[in-house]
Amino acid sequence: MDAQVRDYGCASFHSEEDSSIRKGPWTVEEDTLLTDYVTVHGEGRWNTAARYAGLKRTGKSCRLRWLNYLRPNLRRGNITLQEQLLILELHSRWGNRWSKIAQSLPGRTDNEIKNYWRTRVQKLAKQLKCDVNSKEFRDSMRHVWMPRLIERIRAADAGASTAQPTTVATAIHSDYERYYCLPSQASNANEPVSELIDPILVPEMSDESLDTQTSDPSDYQNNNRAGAGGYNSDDTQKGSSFDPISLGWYEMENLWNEENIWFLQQQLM
DNA sequence: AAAAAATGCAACCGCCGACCG
DNA sequence: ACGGTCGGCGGTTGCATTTTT
Repeated sequence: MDAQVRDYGCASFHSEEDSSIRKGPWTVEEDTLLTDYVTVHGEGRWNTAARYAGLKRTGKSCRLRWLNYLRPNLRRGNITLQEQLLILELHSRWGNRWSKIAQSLPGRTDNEIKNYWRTRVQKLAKQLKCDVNSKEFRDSMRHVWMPRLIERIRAADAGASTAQPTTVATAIHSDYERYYCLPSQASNANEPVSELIDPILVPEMSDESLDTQTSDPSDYQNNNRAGAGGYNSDDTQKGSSFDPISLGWYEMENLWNEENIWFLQQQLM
């Protein structure tokens, strides 16, 4: 941060005017004031922005509003399959470092990704009655959820375009086939790899409960409402219904090379 | 149709490290 | 060296909306 940023000339501004600091939802007028100010003066200097834009907000509040809602090129709407895949993979690498993960998802904010994780992923862990940080859950993500996402991306590609089939999904899937020694005709979307996984799927981990890629918000809601079922904590402890190690699936690690992640990112651009 | 429950997301909070005088 | 302030980050909360009962 440069010296200019810190040249406020009124260090006690907040403490003197705390009583008039606004909180809660932003109004259209406030949004306009902040947008106009940032358009002219650029990002940063948030306390100065709050003052000179005539906003009775803290600098932190202004920064958050700008970064999470007002700034241009923000991506709105449902998290796509590719984005879900990236989030799952990057979270497995970096944990709850949301801002770092967000850097790999153009137009998405750390807040959005964090909310996605909490509402979808943690809820699934809860349904499965296992800790979101447990080995069981992480394995199920890596070896069940993520391959199914890849499969769905690939299926969507196949349906969307026959002219340019070589996308990240197929690229990743070719690795998948190689490592799992799957039939080469797996490029046929009518023969989903997920069938090979289904026997170890717990009932509530169906596509319907995992997938968020629907255009209809009501579908999105409904997809969230798969009931809790057979994958109870006893099963988890016994390891009888899910054991990727014994199934020899640990080669999966090789699937997540930098190239495939780069492909995913490019597709999101 | 109405009440209750669940959901999703915007916004706030508290902590931390960087920077400055 | 030290205290004050800021921006950035992850965690949490509040509430409007949606869905279920």
